[in-house]
Amino acid sequence: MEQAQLTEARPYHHGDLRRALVDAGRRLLEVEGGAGISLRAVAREAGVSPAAPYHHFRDKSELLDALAFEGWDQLAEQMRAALAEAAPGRDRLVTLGVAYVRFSRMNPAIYRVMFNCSQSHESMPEKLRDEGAYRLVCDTLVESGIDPRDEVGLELAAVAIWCAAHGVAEMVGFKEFGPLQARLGGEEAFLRAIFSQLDLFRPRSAVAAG
Amino acid sequence: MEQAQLTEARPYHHGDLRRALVDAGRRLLEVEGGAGISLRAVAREAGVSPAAPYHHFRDKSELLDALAFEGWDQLAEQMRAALAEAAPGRDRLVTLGVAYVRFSRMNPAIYRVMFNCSQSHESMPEKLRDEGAYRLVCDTLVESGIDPRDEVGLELAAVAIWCAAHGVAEMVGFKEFGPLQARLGGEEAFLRAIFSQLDLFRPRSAVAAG
DNA sequence: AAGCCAATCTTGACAACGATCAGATCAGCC
DNA sequence: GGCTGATCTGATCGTTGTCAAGATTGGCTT
Repeated sequence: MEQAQLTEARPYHHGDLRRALVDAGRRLLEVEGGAGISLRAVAREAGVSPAAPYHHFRDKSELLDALAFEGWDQLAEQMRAALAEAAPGRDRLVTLGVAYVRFSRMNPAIYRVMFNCSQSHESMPEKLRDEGAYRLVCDTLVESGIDPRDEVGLELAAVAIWCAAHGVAEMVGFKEFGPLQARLGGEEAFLRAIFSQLDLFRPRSAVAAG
Repeated sequence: MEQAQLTEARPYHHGDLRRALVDAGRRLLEVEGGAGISLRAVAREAGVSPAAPYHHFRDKSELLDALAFEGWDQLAEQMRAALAEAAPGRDRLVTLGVAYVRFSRMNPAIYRVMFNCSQSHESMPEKLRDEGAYRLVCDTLVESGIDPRDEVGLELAAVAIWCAAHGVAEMVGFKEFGPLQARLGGEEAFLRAIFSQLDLFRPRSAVAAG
């Protein structure tokens, strides 16, 4: 009844409270969902007073940023893994998209925090561009035949793909899609089908229905 | 019949408070942005006590639902208009997508409310399917050559397009895209380019860079 | 016309939240 | 051994969503 979980008797000075807060936040996001996340709840979960976090984060939003940061890491890792065990064939981009969406489906609350964070900063997380998932997409694009020296073309392609994946990630949960999903043989099949449909915008007249 | 808003000797019974609350909410969303929306603020803006809304909405979320409802209407209307003045050519789907994104760009707070509402209900708004924007997309798809009797194909296509548009809508604001956008000649050109890139998922081996 | 009902709005309250501040506590360095 | 600065607590402020109890009134019944 004293405190929550991690450490022993709290010696007033927590060893690494920042770390503990982020972990607590992640735990709460997984268990309670995005609604039950408050600075006070995180502090409670970490076993400290409601004011303690302010010595490690200026804001509530800065705490969420820290959560998002780890989320982006985790996402990139999972996408990398998916790519690693995928056949070297041609639809590796789809594999990436599916991995992206799957992450968002398995960690919906964290994913939402990640994206809200990006939106409030009006920018993609920096790390992403350097060694994260964005880089992965670019590499796979080049692999697929895009000329790496065509900067505009490459960026355009990466951005388009990212947008599509994000859109799918946020809408796949709609229950209206249940029947269609079942008819296609599960979520992965559904996702692959969706991604494969995305050439419809091409102004190339008629399109073939799957 | 009498008017609604501010600075009157309110006759205790407000005439049509529900309507006034929704209008107040929309005003606040436009002016203050999504952050400054609270049940109390809406009540304040409408000139009533903080508890008054509870006679017209069970929840705060139900008030937001009402706002979202009108938003979907407005969106459908704008998409319809865009389609009406577009050339009967082949890229009408792109026109629809651009209109969608433009709406979200010009009413970001409302758009966010609309989508949060959908997400919390885990379903698209019903109205949408019947006479709203979704219907519009389906019609345009059929127009573009999809067999209307292939239900699965049609739904898949519509869903894919919607996902893509939503993704673009939520990411276009990133400031990293500024340079690219400028280089392409403004936001509309940027959007058209993005949408035209969305065939990249097609497992058709190499792709042509724009 | 009188009277009452139920819908409407207000008042007042509650718990929870983000945020701030003065002060208690403790680690590490002189 | 004592000082300094980082860390944590407790108390507090303003705000939020929500509810219960009371005031007010339009409209139906007689």
